[in-house]
Amino acid sequence: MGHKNCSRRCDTEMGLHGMTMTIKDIARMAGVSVSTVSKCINNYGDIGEETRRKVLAIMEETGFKPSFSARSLISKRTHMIGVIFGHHVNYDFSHRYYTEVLNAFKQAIGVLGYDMLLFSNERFQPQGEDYLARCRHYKVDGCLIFAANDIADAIKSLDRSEIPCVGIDLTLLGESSASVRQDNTAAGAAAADHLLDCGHRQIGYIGSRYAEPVYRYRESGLRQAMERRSIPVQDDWIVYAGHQQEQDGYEAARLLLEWGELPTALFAGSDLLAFGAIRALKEAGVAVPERVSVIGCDNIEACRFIVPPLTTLEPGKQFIGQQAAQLLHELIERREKAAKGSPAPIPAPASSSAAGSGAGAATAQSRNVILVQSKVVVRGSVAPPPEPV
Amino acid sequence: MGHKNCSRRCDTEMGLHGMTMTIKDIARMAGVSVSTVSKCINNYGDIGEETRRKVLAIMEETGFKPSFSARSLISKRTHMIGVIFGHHVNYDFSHRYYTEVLNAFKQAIGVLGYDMLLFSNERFQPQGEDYLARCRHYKVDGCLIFAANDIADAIKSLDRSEIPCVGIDLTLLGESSASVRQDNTAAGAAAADHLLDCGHRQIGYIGSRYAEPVYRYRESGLRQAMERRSIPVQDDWIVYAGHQQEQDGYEAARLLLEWGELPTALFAGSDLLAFGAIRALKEAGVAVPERVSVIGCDNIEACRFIVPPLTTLEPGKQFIGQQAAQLLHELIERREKAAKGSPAPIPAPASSSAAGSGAGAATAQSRNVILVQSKVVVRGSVAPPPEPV
DNA sequence: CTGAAAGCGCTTACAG
DNA sequence: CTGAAAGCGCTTACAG
Repeated sequence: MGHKNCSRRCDTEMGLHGMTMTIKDIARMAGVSVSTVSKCINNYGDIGEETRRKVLAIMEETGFKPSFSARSLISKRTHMIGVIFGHHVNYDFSHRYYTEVLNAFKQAIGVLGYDMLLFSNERFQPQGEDYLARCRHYKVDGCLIFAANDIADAIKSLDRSEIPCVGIDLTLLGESSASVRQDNTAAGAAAADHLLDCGHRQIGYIGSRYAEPVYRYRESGLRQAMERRSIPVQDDWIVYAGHQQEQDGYEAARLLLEWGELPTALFAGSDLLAFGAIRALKEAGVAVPERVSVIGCDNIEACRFIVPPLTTLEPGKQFIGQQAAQLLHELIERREKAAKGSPAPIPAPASSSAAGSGAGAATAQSRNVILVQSKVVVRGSVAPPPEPV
Repeated sequence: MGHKNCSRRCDTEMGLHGMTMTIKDIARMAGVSVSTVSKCINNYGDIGEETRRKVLAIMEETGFKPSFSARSLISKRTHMIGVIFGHHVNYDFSHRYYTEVLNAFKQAIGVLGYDMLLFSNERFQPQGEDYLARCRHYKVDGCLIFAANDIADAIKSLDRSEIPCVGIDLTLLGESSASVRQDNTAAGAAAADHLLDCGHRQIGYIGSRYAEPVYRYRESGLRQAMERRSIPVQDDWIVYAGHQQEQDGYEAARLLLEWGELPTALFAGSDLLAFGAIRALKEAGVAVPERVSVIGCDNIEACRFIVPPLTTLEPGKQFIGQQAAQLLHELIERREKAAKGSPAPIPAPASSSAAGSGAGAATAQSRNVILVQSKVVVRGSVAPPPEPV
């Protein structure tokens, strides 16, 4: 009862404080002009110590925050980052990979002082997406773009614009764009090296015929690694699944099984494919990893729960998200400076920060692309080959 | 080459059009006043058909969109929904459950014409979160709040405010708040009923001692279902894991195994616990589902990949997200009308829309809470009990 | 049916 | 060091 009263009282107070307070109120309370308050908010140097302290104190007490709309209307900065999934507004972002990258990005970009705008509004230009228009409408400071199967025009114009953009697993070409991506070739090589280091010489690969070039790069990494050690690649052990689901991995492994002679180790282009392959092998009475070792790629959650737990490659999602945040921030700052400073300084490369140890060390790349390295996660699905080769 | 030139030309055009265009430009181009343009934009009725057509055409051509900041500065509406994960800005949102709910929400709220703002900025009031302040700063139309272990003050003041809020698996008490949640008791009952329908009479439960009340509700649902059929609950078959990871499920099942007599079926309070339990059972030579059936809860992705594939409960994530969007929209509209219409109409209950068949049918509940029902997903881990009871 | 004017809540030269 | 004034790009009574 008394409790209820209290909560009601609080409501009213909040109403008085939070709802209508403007810079004008603060000015009145502090006995100064609005200009002065504004300067305090924006850390202008030429304010008397006394005055500044008083104003700041009042802002603190009242919990005053300058209106976002008013502020960004004038300053042209919003400290908002537009987030785009694929080329379509409602492209699904429930893939764990994206989710984790986004999470790391959120954390890192938050520390840098930004909030994130997820475009979902379908009433904004119903006839065909145009992300550039959306970005300009909101005046986002920059944009994070996740890979889409086809990079539609929706993104092309944004990429070409003056708005800083960072693509994830997606190469952008604009002057103010950059990207962060998995080094799939290196991942393939790392998988192969792990297998080779375990003593395997007869290594197979399960890719996917499906649109994803990812699988081609991983295969090519595998080939390179084997070539480097002069181990021949047996092409009969390279099979392609129709799609990229567990069932496709199963069917691909069936092909291998029918073929007869099995390799001692199998690199599956993705964890899902690996799951299917393991199922097929076990069903056929082939022991994993005793007879055939299997290594996957992506490190999805389920790897830990299947039997045997899947050895796989962690693409460094954390690191990708962090790098993307860093890179985007740099692009934004660069643009900011260009706008204020000299008219048009020769655009310097955005970032060549490598660093980061272990899962996710980066390789600074040509122009504005950071390649992130995968790292082997050792679990139970890889063992030495059954007998000395 | 010619291509490059073209792209540069486009840039320039975009620059001319998109960058600086304002309502004033449109007015000039159409030969009318800015007021008139504004009225066209906002669908005012009293505009000549001729004029409207001309203005609209020009806006279409130029791709003009009124500035978000300017517009919301005055209209007090942003068509932005603030999204809050837990009580802490950087609470992790990579749990698949949340991710899927959020995805469904995104889709539904997008159709209703909103974009989403993910709060990540850590520089906004570094000393202690205050989501109400953030919401007011941005003037979001409403808020979506995901469950937090503790509903900190950060959210309390927002809940009490006039800003429409919808909580997911989280009860809010404010006048303009509502929530959508899994019916965990019903889920427990559904799991039990499925087992009972399969002929099981000896049913165990693995819960978690961990803070989550979720497990208590699920247990209580189980007990109710059994009581309804007058099947006695054997308390020795009810065990509690320390936490909620796979390993905890494993250890809980070990306890059961040591105890001696096994039930013929086991309901695990979560899929992860179920995975661990299955591992322990198989390790001990107990066949799943031949000797002991196992049913989980949550329907995470990995259920499909373990052996045997896990029969579990799908909490209706899609439906939860959709309902939340609908509910939030209604709350926003209601507030809008209240602001324009009569001073303070008696607040009507937000929504009592039940409907939706199968996974996720809703039960309209007391005041402003929608309870969403789970649905059994049949896979391979449940079979009839080994011998006639 | 149309437009001039005030104002939303801020920032930023510019005087003093 | 401080403040009056113009203006960011819109919307909304209010005249005509």
